[in-house]
Amino acid sequence: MPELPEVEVTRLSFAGRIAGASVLSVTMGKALRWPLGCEPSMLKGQKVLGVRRRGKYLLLDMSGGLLLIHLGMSGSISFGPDLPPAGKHDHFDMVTTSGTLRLHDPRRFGAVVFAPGEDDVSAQKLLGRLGVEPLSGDFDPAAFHASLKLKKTPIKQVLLGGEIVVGVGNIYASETLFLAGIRPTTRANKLSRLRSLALHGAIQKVLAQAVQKGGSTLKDFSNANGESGYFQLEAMVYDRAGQPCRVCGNAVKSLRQGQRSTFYCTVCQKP
DNA sequence: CACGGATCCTGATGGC
DNA sequence: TGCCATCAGGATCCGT
Repeated sequence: MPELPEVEVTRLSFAGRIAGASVLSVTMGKALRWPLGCEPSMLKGQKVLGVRRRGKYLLLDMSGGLLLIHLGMSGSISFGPDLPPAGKHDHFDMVTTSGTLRLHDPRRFGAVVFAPGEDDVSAQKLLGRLGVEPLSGDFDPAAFHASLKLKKTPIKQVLLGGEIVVGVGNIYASETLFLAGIRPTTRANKLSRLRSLALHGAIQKVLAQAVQKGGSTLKDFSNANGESGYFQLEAMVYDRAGQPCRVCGNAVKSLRQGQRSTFYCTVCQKP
């Protein structure tokens, strides 16, 4: 479920409650994507100073370093004083004086990594190449256009790559391109200043809106309730192959780009 | 060095 | 407790 909005909403849901807590113990389940990078006992006694987000990473500032958490494809966080016993897919439990922080991740593409500091190589290996934060003041239209000029890859894959702008995942890539009227196959360097400006605005708008709505993920809603409600309101093209475009009525098309599904409207989105 | 593809892992789903 | 193929919201690494 986690693209930038879901990660941000996750962060907001526990950052205030965990801040100031001290770690009592840490338990690891099955291996995640990467090793923790230290003995779990090393976290013991450390204080959680705060929780930030960078791209799709949660960054826990600890008194003795930085704890990076990534939710991968299927990860989710829970935090509270009375969590049930760890289940089959709970792979990281950090018990603190304020409650237990738990990573649940059936597919184990997620990760928890401890680094002595943010500038340390182990942290920079994950954070070092990340692009600009789309909801920050650093996301500048002119700079965005200049970055796109250097990439001849299809724009959809450039968005997913995260080297220019972070946080846009597979769902929001299709959605933002629809809103901007840009065909996902269009080469990034072919986008005019005006069209990259439209994309810049679409990214800000879609992501901000999703955060505001509580990161209710499109997919979850479609799963939980079949056809009803939020999903229909929210998704313009994602997962709607063959269904009529909500703007023009033409059938939504799908294609594969880099092993990922892309959805678009041939009428509303120009090459 | 920029790009495309393979790859990690488990679960859900649909066709047969 | 049917089996098998396909697909799923991410991101790194490895060829070419």
